[in-house]
Amino acid sequence: MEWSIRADRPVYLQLLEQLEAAVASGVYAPGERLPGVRELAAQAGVNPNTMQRALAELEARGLVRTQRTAGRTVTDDAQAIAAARRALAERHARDYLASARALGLDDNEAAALLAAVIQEG
Amino acid sequence: MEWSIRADRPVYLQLLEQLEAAVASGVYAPGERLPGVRELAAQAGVNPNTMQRALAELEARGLVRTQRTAGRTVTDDAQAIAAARRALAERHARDYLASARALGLDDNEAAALLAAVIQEG
DNA sequence: ATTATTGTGTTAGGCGCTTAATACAGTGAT
DNA sequence: ATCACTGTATTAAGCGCCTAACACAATAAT
Repeated sequence: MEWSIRADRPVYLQLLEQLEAAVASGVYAPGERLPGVRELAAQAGVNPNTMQRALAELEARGLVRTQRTAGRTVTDDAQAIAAARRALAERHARDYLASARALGLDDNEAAALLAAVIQEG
Repeated sequence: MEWSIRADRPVYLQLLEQLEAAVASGVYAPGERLPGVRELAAQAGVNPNTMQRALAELEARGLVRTQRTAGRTVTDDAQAIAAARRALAERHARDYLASARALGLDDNEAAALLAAVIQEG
């Protein structure tokens, strides 16, 4: 998978979010084995400790399970993954709406702006 | 104005964003004087130094100007404010779209989800 | 003239994040 | 049995953010 790390936020949180999105969107299928900590860290260009921290958080959210010496696998619970995907998407939608309102846009304008952005690109 | 500070991101960036939104949305009108650094810091519950840093960044963006000992005022350039508002709103829309796509939603689903969230509340 | 308020600068200290460099125990494959 | 790989833990160092506690020059108000 592809990684994108910025300097304006804690790296481990960005890793966590991108891992969540990857699992939720099926980049790693239910039951599939994840690459190891060192491999993922190398991909993302971060320290293994930092990736480890993100993975531990991801596990706390129930999206992956760990077999001590046999690596991590995405949970088999497809329903849990679907629920997480819905929850994440909804949260992003709410965040966008809140941002638009903070700028003084009403809901129609927020929807219209999104439509315009979709049209363009 | 109201402030909302979380612990998972640099405070001065959150202050900057909320100040930007306040000016862009007209909470502080063009030409209007802003509260002082200490006053704003007290409102937001942060250290004056941190608020100072955010205000300096805000000034770098051209939204406010400083008269050394007479406080800060919002720029008179209503066009610049309107442009900033548009740019910020568009950026949030693009961010939402990117997040939705990362979760595997297509553009129609992203728009529909936003509509649904608007419906609810 | 004095006083209060303005933006600004400085120093110190604490805390969390990140990296680097190891180390260890358990497991699967050879 | 040996070896490579797994997740996990530890220690040290560096850096940025944030707070605290000041200080100073310039201006407006009294």
